[in-house]
Amino acid sequence: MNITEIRNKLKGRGLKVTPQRIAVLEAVTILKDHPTAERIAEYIRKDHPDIATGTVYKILEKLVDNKLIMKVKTDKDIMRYDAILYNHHHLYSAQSERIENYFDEELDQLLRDYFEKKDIPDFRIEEIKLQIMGKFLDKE
Amino acid sequence: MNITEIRNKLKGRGLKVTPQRIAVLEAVTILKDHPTAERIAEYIRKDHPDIATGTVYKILEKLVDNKLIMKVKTDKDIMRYDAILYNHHHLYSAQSERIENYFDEELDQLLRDYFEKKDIPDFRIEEIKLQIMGKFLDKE
DNA sequence: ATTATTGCAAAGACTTTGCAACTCC
DNA sequence: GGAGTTGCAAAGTCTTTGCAATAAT
Repeated sequence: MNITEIRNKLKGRGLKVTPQRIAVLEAVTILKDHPTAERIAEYIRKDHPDIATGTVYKILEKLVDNKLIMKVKTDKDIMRYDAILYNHHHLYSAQSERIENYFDEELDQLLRDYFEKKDIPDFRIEEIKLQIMGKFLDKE
Repeated sequence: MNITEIRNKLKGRGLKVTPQRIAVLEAVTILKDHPTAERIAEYIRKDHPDIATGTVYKILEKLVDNKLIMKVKTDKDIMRYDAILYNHHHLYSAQSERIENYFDEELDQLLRDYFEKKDIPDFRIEEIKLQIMGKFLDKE
């Protein structure tokens, strides 16, 4: 995702395009490891040493409100962010803070079929996400 | 779950049995709505007005470490707890803080079957939880 | 008697807020 | 020019920590 694309995403939501917003959205996009606000601020400071921490938080919240990024649930109390918006699941390491995306169209279809037949009483499903806990077998 | 059961759970883990620990474990068990630490402390103070907030946090952490309760992941940064330990899923309200348990053996079987055939590269699954986001249609 | 746990208060981590100065459209 | 955004610092919220006093085994 290049700068022009980022500008357009912001504009498309009626948000003013500022260097800080570009930097934050770019950072969340580039840092694919579901970064914390702290990590995002640190990354941005390479190019924008003066960005305030409060600004990063404000921008992240605004981007979430405007559905340009998402929050990721974790067991810990530190919020993490994700720039991938189409439906996907997460692989969580049982032993570290690592979180990876998991895409599986076939699984999504299976779940849609399943819940078409099976009704949850008093509940209308909008979205289903899997949290898959386990062990990464590679370099982790 | 009565007091004796609670005492036994604590003993079974080699934990000293104190009134505070009994109260915390009992509270998480009774409050089935995935309470926050704050809510748990408030509940306990009905009978133990002097319990310290720090103590509640320490005990919750110890219970989690000893797998007597679990943390529940949320989009918010406040931790919530659950005394139900066997595998289950969660229904999240898209508009409020409500979280309900969802049990579905058939679904669990479906997922087991699915992932027996379909391998996730470099990952060994230990547990799968669904986060089902949507709208509660009852009194909410 | 020994070791762990509690209460308290202070510190810590993460996040939000208020507001004047500044930018974007 | 006007509305929205930024930087800064202070405040807020949730959680953890250190330690002397206390309670459990």
